Amino acid sequence: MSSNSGASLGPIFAALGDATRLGLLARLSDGRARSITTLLGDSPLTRQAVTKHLRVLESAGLVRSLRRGRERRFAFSPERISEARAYLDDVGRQWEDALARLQAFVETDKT
Amino acid sequence: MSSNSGASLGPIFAALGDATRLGLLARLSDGRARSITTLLGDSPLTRQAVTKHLRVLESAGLVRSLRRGRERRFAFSPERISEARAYLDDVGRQWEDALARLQAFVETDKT
DNA sequence: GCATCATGCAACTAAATGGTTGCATGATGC
DNA sequence: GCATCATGCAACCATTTAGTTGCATGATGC
Repeated sequence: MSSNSGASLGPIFAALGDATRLGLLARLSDGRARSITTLLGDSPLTRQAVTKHLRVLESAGLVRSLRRGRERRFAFSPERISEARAYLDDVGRQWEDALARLQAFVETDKT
Repeated sequence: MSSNSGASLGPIFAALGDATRLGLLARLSDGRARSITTLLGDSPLTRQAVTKHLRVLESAGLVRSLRRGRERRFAFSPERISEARAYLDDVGRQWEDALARLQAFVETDKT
């Protein structure tokens, strides 16, 4: 397997499982670090709500933050995304292998 | 973009965001269909709990089920997994592009 | 026909989640 | 120094989620 068998991935996927957070991640994936109020933008949410979402992303390791003067800037962090990607690749590959075996079986059987 | 910009992926990731469900998916990714009690196995959970998890997976489209006599057999369904994978690939690629641009900038600047 | 097996449905509980509001605090800029 | 801006913290609320228990029902096998 390219990754651990999925243990500990729960929190990562859970963090991705919210539209607001997916949106934040999408904006941050351009590599630029942004402050909370910047990320708030024109969203209908409160600053506190956005803050909470950012904390969820951060504790899932999808984002990193550091204080810069009076503001805290959040930046995308790619490692965990790769883990999630690796897991999905594994599952997909397992599936394709199973399909291939089934295919082979059918072919053989068709003699 | 290879996929829609992430809208509607929330439910998929949310379904993946639970260790029990990840385990069920992993077992089902070998392509074989299994009944609820089979999937229950020696898990410490109740049959009803597992049933609920399976329903979550099903309504996220990650799994399909059909009644076979007195039992309902659940089977892996790969399409949605691919969507999720495509999204993560997009995010990853965006990040790498950003890195590349930054790299280019630094190189240029170093004249 | 009858015991049994696999499932479905409903009601209920405890905890987590997503959101709000109000107030406190530390930097910034003039 | 002082107004202001960006954030943090805490309490609170409503909804969802993960899980349970108990009972009902439809197939299966002999």
